[in-house]
Amino acid sequence: MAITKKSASIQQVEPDEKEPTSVVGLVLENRLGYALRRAQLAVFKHFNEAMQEHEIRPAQFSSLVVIEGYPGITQTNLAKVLDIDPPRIVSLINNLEERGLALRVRCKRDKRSHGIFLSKKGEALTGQLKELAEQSDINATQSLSEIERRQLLALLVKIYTSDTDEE
Amino acid sequence: MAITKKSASIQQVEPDEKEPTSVVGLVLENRLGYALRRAQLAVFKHFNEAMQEHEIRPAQFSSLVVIEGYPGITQTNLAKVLDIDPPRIVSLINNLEERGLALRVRCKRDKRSHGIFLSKKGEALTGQLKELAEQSDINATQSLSEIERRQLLALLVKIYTSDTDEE
DNA sequence: TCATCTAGTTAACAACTATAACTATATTCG
DNA sequence: CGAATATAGTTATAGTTGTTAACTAGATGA
Repeated sequence: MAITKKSASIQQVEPDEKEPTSVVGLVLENRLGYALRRAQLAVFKHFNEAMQEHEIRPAQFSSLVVIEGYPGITQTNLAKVLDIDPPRIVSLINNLEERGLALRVRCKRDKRSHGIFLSKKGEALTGQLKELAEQSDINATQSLSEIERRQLLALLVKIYTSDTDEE
Repeated sequence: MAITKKSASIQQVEPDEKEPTSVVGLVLENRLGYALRRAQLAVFKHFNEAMQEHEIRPAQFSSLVVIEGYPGITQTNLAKVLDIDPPRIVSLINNLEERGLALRVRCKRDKRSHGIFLSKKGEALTGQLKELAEQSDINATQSLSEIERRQLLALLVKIYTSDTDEE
């Protein structure tokens, strides 16, 4: 431990009486990064609860949706789209494949790469999950009107698309 | 491995020619949770770059700001405010204390609890960091107008305050 | 004074992310 | 052709983070 106390002007003090138990009204409320983080955690909590019975994690859901939209996409491109590292894709797809939701198909033109496809089961599940996710988003943002929700989405997309484009 | 291929209707296929390399225009763009996550990561990347030379992590910054606003706050209350688990607070405060930025003061009324205070050095640094964070938020959201930035902040705060209140 | 509760701590562990290095194929170009 | 270089996917590894369980010291209350 070895705490140097010379920088302290106080030694035995009562904790402040007016201690906060919530972050409302705090200086942190003006920090965009902090607000983003807290909102993201709140929304993800709802999402995870909704997905729990299907044992689907956020990254798995995103993968399923992208594969559905781009059947035959390669792992490399999936990694680029989702902005995650190739090694993570491997275990992700392994998991989906083991559960019979997706499958790798070796590309005959470039035998290094695999096209990824959803199985019938994967397609069916993805359809279901998208509805669950939709509802989860709404549940997590009860305090927002439909218009506000759309505004928010537009603002967020603006941020991360312009940012990833830059570098 | 042991992949069951019976659910696949295709065996040797070319990956789709029109493969995406960005997420723009994708189905995922309508997922609020996904957009939140991506935006949060983008903003945090800027934040971490800005804080790098001071070796301050997001949770450390938040702690400093809260302690500044509530000098003498107990660790338990700090944990509640930041919505993180008590064990994380310990190492967090340990670190700040070792670096001479904050200090624990045993409360004489309840000798189990500690009030946490910033040192002079901690106060000075926190002031500096707040400016850096402010600028970092702006840099990370170049594509937003000042009005949009404020809108966004308000919407985010709405989400996470109503959510944490519920439970 | 005994049982129960709380603040803080420690330690073990699970999850996620990033990095490095390896393999097999492809491509380039002398 | 064939040597050098590059790419897709994989494996292993390790850093970082968040979670849980259990412990200690002190407080509270019958």
